[in-house]
Amino acid sequence: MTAGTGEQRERDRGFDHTEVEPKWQRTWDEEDVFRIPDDAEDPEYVLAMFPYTSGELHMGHVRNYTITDAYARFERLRGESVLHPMGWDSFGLPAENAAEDRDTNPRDWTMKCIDSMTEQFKSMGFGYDWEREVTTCDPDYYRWNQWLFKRFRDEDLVERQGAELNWCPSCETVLADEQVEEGPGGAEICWRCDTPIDHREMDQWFFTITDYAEELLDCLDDLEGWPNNVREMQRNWIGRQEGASVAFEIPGHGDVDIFTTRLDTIYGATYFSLAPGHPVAQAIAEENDEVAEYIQEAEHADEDELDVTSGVFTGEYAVNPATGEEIPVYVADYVLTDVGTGALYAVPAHDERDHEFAEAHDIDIVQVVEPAEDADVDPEDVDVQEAAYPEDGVLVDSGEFDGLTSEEAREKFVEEFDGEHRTEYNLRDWGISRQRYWGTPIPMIHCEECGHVEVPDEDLPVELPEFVHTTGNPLDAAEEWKSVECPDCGGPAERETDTMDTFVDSSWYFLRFLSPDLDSAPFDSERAGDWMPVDQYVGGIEHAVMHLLYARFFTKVLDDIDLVDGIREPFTNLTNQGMVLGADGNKMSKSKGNGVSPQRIVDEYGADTARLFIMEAAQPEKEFAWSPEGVRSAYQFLQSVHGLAEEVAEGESETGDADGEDPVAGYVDREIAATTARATEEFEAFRFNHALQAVRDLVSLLRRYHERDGADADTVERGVRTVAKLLGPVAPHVGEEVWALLDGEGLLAEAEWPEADLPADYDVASRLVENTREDVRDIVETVGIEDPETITLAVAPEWKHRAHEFARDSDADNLVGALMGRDEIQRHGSDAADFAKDLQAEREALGEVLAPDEERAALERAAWLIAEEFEADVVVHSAADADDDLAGNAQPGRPAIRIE
RNA sequence: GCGAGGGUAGCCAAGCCUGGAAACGGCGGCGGACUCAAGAUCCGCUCCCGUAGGGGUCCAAGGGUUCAAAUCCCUUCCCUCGCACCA
Repeated sequence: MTAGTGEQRERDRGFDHTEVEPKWQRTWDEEDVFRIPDDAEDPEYVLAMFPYTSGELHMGHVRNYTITDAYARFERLRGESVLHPMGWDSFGLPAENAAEDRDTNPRDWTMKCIDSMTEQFKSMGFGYDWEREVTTCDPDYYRWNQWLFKRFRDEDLVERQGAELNWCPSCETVLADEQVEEGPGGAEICWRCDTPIDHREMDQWFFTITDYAEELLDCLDDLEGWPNNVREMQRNWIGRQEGASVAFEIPGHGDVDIFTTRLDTIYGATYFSLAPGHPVAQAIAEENDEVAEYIQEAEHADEDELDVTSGVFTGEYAVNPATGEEIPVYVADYVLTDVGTGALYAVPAHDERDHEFAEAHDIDIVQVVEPAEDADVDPEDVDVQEAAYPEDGVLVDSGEFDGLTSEEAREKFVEEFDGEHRTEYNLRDWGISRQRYWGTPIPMIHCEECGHVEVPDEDLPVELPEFVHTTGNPLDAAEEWKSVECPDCGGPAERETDTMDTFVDSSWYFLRFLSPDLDSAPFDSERAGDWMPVDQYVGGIEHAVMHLLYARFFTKVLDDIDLVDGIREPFTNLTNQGMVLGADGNKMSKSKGNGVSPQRIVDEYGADTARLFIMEAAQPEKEFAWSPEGVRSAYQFLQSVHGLAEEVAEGESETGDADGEDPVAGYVDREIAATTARATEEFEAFRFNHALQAVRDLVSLLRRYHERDGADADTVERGVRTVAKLLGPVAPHVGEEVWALLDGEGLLAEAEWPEADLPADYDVASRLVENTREDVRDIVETVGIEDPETITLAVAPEWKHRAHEFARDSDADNLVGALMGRDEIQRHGSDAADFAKDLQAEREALGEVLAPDEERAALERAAWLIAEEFEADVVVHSAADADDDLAGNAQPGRPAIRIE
C-alpha cells in the first residue's frame, strides 16, 4: 500500500478500521453478547454449515458466515434469543495428506488450522457463542459417533455387507456412491481428487438408510422452507419406482423375479433379459462358455465400450406366465444388476431400449397396447415395427384383457399372475467404512471365536493411536493399539481398523451445539425437543444430497430411539448461498489468478467493508462477481455514515422548530420510519441487498437535510441512530462506533430494533411526490425553461376527490350518468362532465388518492426537494387559494403545476 | 429422455405467487452542482418523438383470457442445473 495516496488521506480523516474493529470485537467478547444461556426458551437457531479445517477462510466462507451472522444479529436486536454457534468439521483425508507433506501429524496440523481459522473468524466480527464450539476430531465429540453407532446397531440399522465398492486408489479408501462423480468421458471419479475409481469387493459397515427411504422421500414435500432444486435432487437420488414383480420360470433354474413398472405390457414380452451380475446369469455361465465370456467382458468394460445392444443368447427359455409361451433368455449389459431385481422381461413394442435390442438380435416385436381414443395419436399411425410406443393406452392382443386401460391392467395383472406390488429405490445403504486414519474409529472388535463384538460403552471412546507415516492405513500398522482382549470371551482379538466416513460427524453436530460439554449423552434430549429444529440453515449447494440427506436420516433415527422428542426434520429453512465469482465473472481459481483473499480485503478496508460489499452485491442465493469498485463504494459509504455521525455529534444540539410543525422535518421523519419498515421486511425475507439499498437512500436524504439551513438536529440524530441500527447486522463495527458517537445506551449489538410501521398513506404520498417531481422536471425540460423562479402547485378541489372516490367504489353501468346525478358534482357544469368522462375512461384502474388536505400536506413536506433542485420558490395551494385557471387543471393525485 | 429453475432496456438485475403508471436498483454512458483542475461526492437524464406534465412502441416468440397482462393460461424456441442404459 502506498502511503499518501488520495485514498490514504481520505482514510486518515475517517475512522480507522484497524483500530475500531478489534476494539468492538473485544468488547462483545467481554460483555458475552453472543452467549446464550442453557435455560433460554426456544431460541431462534441460526446455523451455517461448519467449515472443514483447511486453515484458510475463502470468500465462499465469508459470504456464508456473513449471511448467518447478519441474520442472527438482526434477530437478536429484535429481542429473540439466538443460538448461533460454530464448530469444526475436522476429520478427513486432507489432514493426513498435509501431515505427510509437512512431516507432522493430522492432529497437530488440524489444531493449527483451527487456531488460525478462529483468528480469521474473529477478525470478521462474526458473533458466535464460542462456549459452544464443537470439534469433531476431539475424542469428546467422536466418542458419541461411536456411541450412536452402537445405538444404531441396537436398532438393526448397522449391517456388515460384502459388496462391490467404489475404491479410490489415490485416497486408498472406499467411497460412498454419493462421493463418486462423473468425470470427462463418463468415467467415475473421486469427488475429492478426481482420480478414476476402481471397484473392489470388500466387507464394510453400512448404515441401512434404505429403511428410511420412503420417509426421507415423502417428507421432502413438506419441507417448504427448502429450495426446490435441493428437494428435487434428493428425490432423484432416492429415486422411487412404483411397480410390480412377477416370477418367470426358467426351467432348470427355477423362478426368476422380475421388476417392472409396465406390467400391462406382459403379453408383449418376446424375450427375457438378465443382468451380467444376476445369480442365474452366473449359474448359466458355468456351463456356457459364450455367456461366461460375455459376462467377463461386460464386467471389465468401461462405460461406452460395449454397444447398447450388446448381449448374448443363453440357450435357455423362460415361460411367460401370461401367455404360457417360451421366450428366449439373454444376458445383456443394459440390464443393471442393482436396478430392480436385475432381471426383466422385454417388450420391444413398448420400450425403446428393448426395441433397439430386438432389432439388433432379430427378435419378434408384438404390439399389445394401442393409443386410447382420447390420445392425440391415431392408432393407425402407430407402427411398433418402426419404433416403440411407450405411452399408456388400451390393451390389444392380450387375451381376455383386451380393452382394459394400461392402468387397469397393471392393477389386475398383479393378482392374475401371482405377482406383488413393489416399490424400488435408487438409494443404497450408506457404507461408512473408510480405510483411513483421521476419522472416528469404528467401535468393533473382531474375535476369532465370537465374531464381531462391540466395544463396551464404558470403554468408549476408542481413541486414535499415535499417527505413523506409512503407506496404507496407519491403523493397520498400529499393532499395539490393534490387539485387544475380546470383551466377550477374553481371548485375543483385533480392533476394527476402519474409521467412519466424516459425514457421520456432520450428521448430528447441530445437536451437539445444544449441550457441547455433556458427558452422559451426545446431547441434551429435553433441550433438543425445545431448541430444535434449526430455523435457518445456510450453506453450499454441494451438500444438497450427501450431508443434508444423512442429517435428515440421523434426525429420524434419533427421534425413533427417543433421543429427540418428535423432531423428524433437522432444518426448517435452508438457503444455499451462491458463488462469489472472480472480477472477470469466472469461478475464482488459482490457475486463473482471479482469486481474492478475504484477509487482504480485511487488512485493507476492514471486515465491515467486506461484509457490506458481499451483502449488497446480490441476494444470498445468487452468484455475483467480485468488484473492486463495489468494495470501494462500500468502504466510502461506511466512511460517509461515520462522518455524518461525527458531524451530528459535534454540532450544537440546537433544535430547529422545536414545536414539530416543520414540514421538512416531517418529511424526513416519515422517510426514517418508512426505511425502517422496508429494511425490516427485507431482512426477514433474506433480501439483505434490498434492505441496504433503502438504508443508503436514507443516508443520502439525511445528509442532504443535515446540510440544509435550519435542519432539525433531533431529527437528523434520530435518523443516524436508525441507520446505525439498520446497518448494525451487516456492518457491526461501524454500527457500534456510530452508536457510541451518538451516546447510544449500551451496545448496539444489544440494542432494540426500531419500531417498523409504515407511516400512514406512505405509498400513496410518496408516489404523489415522485410523480409531481417528475412532472416538474418534464415540463422544465420539454419547454426549456432556463431558470424557473416560482413553481406553484395546486391541489384539486374537494368535489373532484369525491367524484374520484365515488367512481372507485361505483359499479354503475353508466358512470357519467351516476356522477352527474349527484348534485355536488353536477353543479360544476361542463368541468364536471369532462372530469366524469375521464373517470369513466379509466374507472377500473383508478388508484387510491389522498384527501385534499392530506395531499396538500404531503406536497408541502416535499416542496423543499423541488425548491433545492430548481433553486426556485415553491408554493403549494389548496384549490380555494389557487386561481381558477390553475386549479381547474388539477386532479386528485395530480396537482396542477405552474412554472414561471 | 425425465425433472427443476430461467429468458426483463447496452450489461447485471428487481417485479411475476396476490393483473392496474415505460417497469426498483446497480454498472456503463450523458448533463449539471462542488472544485484552479482531476478524483471522490451530490442532483438529474439514459426505448423513440415532443416548446406545459403529451404521444408512440415495449418485458424470448406466437396465440388466448380480461375493461386491463412482464404478471394468469396454451404453444414454440433458447439457456442453466440435477438425474439417467432405472426396467
